[in-house]
Amino acid sequence: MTSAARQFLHPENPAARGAGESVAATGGEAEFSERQQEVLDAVLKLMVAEGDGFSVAAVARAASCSKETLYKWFGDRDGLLTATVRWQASKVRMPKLPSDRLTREGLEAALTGFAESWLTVITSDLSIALNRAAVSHAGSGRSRLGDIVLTNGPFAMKRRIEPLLEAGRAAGLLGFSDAADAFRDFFGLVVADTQIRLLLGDDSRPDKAEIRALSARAVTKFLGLHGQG
Amino acid sequence: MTSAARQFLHPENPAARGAGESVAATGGEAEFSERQQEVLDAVLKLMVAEGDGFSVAAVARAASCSKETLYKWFGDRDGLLTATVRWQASKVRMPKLPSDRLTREGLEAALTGFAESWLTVITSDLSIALNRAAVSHAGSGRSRLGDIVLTNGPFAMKRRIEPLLEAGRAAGLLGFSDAADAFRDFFGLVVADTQIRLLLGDDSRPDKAEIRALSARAVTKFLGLHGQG
DNA sequence: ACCGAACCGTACGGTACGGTACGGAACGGT
DNA sequence: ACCGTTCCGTACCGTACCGTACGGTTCGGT
Repeated sequence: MTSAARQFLHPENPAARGAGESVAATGGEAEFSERQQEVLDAVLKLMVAEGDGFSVAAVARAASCSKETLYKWFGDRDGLLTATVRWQASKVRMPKLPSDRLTREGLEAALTGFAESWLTVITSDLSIALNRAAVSHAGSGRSRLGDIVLTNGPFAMKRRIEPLLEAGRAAGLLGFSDAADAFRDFFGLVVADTQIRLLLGDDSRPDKAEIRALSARAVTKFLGLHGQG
Repeated sequence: MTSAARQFLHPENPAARGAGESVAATGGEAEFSERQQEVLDAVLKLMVAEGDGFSVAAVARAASCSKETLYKWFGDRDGLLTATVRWQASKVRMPKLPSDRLTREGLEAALTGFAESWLTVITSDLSIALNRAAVSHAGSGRSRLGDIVLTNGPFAMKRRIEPLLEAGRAAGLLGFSDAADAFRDFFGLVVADTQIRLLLGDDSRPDKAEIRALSARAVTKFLGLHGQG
């Protein structure tokens, strides 16, 4: 039936990790072959559609490949999920920091950019599905999905934001004493209850305009708390 | 073997809902018989221990009852989970509002009480397990667990807090324009990334002292944003 | 003392899924 | 033209679990 789109041009790719060691290698590019990325894309679509309750057979069907190949490439079902999450995480990019001298307007714009980017990510169907799967797996302790999402989610955001906050403090624009505390406030003001509500099934997804408004308000309040001058 | 603790004093109890209609009846007390509550307690323990991946047979084993009884009482596995979550939600109580004239200190104390109570709840093993299950089920759309947790979680908190915020505004202590917006700030400053981190498996659970400190800081910042006078 | 109801323990059927094995087809290399 | 490799499609097996059925036991009621 669906024998239209097949390709046979993939050199052997040792992508199947032993499910241990160096889980969060975010820097590794070209980690999966073209065909493997097609498979992972199919997994992502399935996760969005039915949230990690899909069978390996469904993946094989959706990706037009055989189960045996899936097991050969990814080891087992967890390996497939882990690879999917790692690959997706590697695609998320944060906005650039302003490298020149920080002005109040530049800082505000950078923070707003971060806020909008972050809200856009966490309110996407894809992120919701991945976070749900990660939360679920973190409960059953059956894989390290939670660690991966944690590393590439909140922790990555923190690592990206804190240099900006420090730069703002160095430029005399911010007056916090503890960067971790300031980050906590920023996260809270930006995300608030949006993420947990969406994860719990609330269907009030903010659109682009609302995200812009929420981000602007959050940054204004953050600067009200920690701004100087 | 374990024939020690058995009781036979439960009048027939029509607790098995048809999985529809009026899911979030938070006010209904005496909804489950004594023995049924023992069963639900066993379910809670299992959820904390292995997070919703347990079998009905495991529940029967843990509660020293038969699977047939479980199905008779709760309909199916989802009914059992739903009953468990509803019952647990009915046990959560929020601190009382100060009913007399609001002072700045009284408002601050009440907000801090809410914050501490909320942080204590959401960082408990039980709440983490329930939220994980609810998030997981919200993804697969296989039950209304998400709705129940949403109703008895963030939404309940909002309903309880907003009158306090309004009272604070009426007393000239708060100056927000939109109560929903003020609640969002309060939630964000109090919870921040704590809940999502715990749900994802981060093991940095704040103890009582840290919760007190976090709450005090959050309320101070909230009053810094929205306080007047 | 007898009956019926509720319940426990266990065993059973059906099913869904994870993981494996096998045959065959489409390539690249020589 | 032949071979080895890679992969697809499918059939297969073992297991786990949901939901149900059955026999035996402990009650309250009369």
